[in-house]
Amino acid sequence: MVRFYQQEDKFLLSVDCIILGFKENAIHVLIAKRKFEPLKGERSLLGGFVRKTESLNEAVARVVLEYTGIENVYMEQVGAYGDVGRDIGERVVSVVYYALIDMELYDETLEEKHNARWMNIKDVGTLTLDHNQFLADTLQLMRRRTTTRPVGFNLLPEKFTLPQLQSLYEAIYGRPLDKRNFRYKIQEMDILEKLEEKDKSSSRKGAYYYRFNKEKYDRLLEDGYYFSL
Amino acid sequence: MVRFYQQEDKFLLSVDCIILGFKENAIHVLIAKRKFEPLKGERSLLGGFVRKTESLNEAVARVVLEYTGIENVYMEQVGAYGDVGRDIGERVVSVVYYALIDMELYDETLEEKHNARWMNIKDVGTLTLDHNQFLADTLQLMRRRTTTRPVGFNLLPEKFTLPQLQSLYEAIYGRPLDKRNFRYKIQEMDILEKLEEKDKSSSRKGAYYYRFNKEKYDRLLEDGYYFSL
DNA sequence: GCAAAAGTGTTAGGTGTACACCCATGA
DNA sequence: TCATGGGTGTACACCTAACACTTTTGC
Repeated sequence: MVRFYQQEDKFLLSVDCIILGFKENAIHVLIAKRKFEPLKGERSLLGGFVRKTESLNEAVARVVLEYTGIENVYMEQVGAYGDVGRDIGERVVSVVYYALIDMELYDETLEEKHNARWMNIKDVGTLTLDHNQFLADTLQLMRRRTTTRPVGFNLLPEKFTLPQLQSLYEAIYGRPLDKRNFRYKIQEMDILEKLEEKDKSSSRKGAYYYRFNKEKYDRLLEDGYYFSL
Repeated sequence: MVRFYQQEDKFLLSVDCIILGFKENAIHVLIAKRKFEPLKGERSLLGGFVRKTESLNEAVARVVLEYTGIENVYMEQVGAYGDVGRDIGERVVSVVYYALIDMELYDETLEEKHNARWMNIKDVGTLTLDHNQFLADTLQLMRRRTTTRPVGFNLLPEKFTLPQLQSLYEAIYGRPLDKRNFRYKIQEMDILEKLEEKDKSSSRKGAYYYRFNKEKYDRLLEDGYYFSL
């Protein structure tokens, strides 16, 4: 490859990934304890350095796979953070992404391996460097996205019940939602398929399982449709 | 500074800035013809390489000042673009920003110096590399931002008339707006100061000048208020 | 006096929100 | 039979969107 820009400065590039899941009616985030210097022992989001041979998206996918065992997850870029002194080790520019995963697919053997824990986003406390900023910006973006696009489904198993879905959105918004209004809107969107099967784990009556219908959703998007919950 | 990450790959980092202005009832963008290899002669957004000593924000501010002569402009990050082959010269990761400027402050002597032209966003045509993608993503983000936050004012002079403001928003949305509804909403927001003076350049009757009141706006934001036009 | 742009209120329809009872089932 | 969570419809308030005429002034 021809090199035209040789005299310019070069930078370390990391991708930091905010891996979000849903359990016990709350959004959880995967947090690690740093196992290496600098800042060994501090709590940190999961990241890695970008390699010459991969795009940013590929780097994030690699990191997510490494720490969760899951592929093909929903991801979105939050932004690039490049203040001069933001990493104390050396100058590093971080590109932050968040990922929404179905926690049922999470490979729990990786908890030990990477010294990682799922924490309720309300209990995260202080993280290393500017990672609290990353998390705050992510949650703001994720809330906006989940209110205008049906991406929240990525946090649920393939089959889920309406009470589950509602409790997810209540966790995202941080406030209770009216059951009838919620179901009315969901139904109106017409992107769910009702299954025969019921989930009886949380009530005697049982709640019907639903499945997200991606084809209908894609058709709506083509028509420029935006939903809001 | 201690160096912990020496074995990792390093990257060229550029900031590409989409400099937007408003004239002749249309949004315009500052476009340059590349004066150097590779891709000499192709039309391009304005950018520069990030230096070790500056943050991303500082790099953009430097680029904007260099190409427009203006400081303290409204800027927002669009995102980082890092596909492996996106720059043909060498691998470069670009962080894209847009800036909203008051074209009355633009230093026109810089047009010659940098071989730059203001183009109506409808007439931009094909740009070099992935710059059309940058522009498309920017316009989408800018539209969303201007509908939820009163940042459109940054495209107007300090004093402006309501017909001007309406024509700005019509350009942003790409559709005509109802005059009475528009004025009603603006008034309801209560963030404009009416001045005594009239602008008589576009009608015999003359339109009153207004000024944006930042204090009132900041107070609204503190209350968690979101406006929409 | 007339052309040309600025300025000004009301109404109907649609959207969001609040609200209470019956149902199915396992223990 | 009863306790528990699942499922269902309506009425009102608010917001959005459509709409036409008067005012000012330079020529």
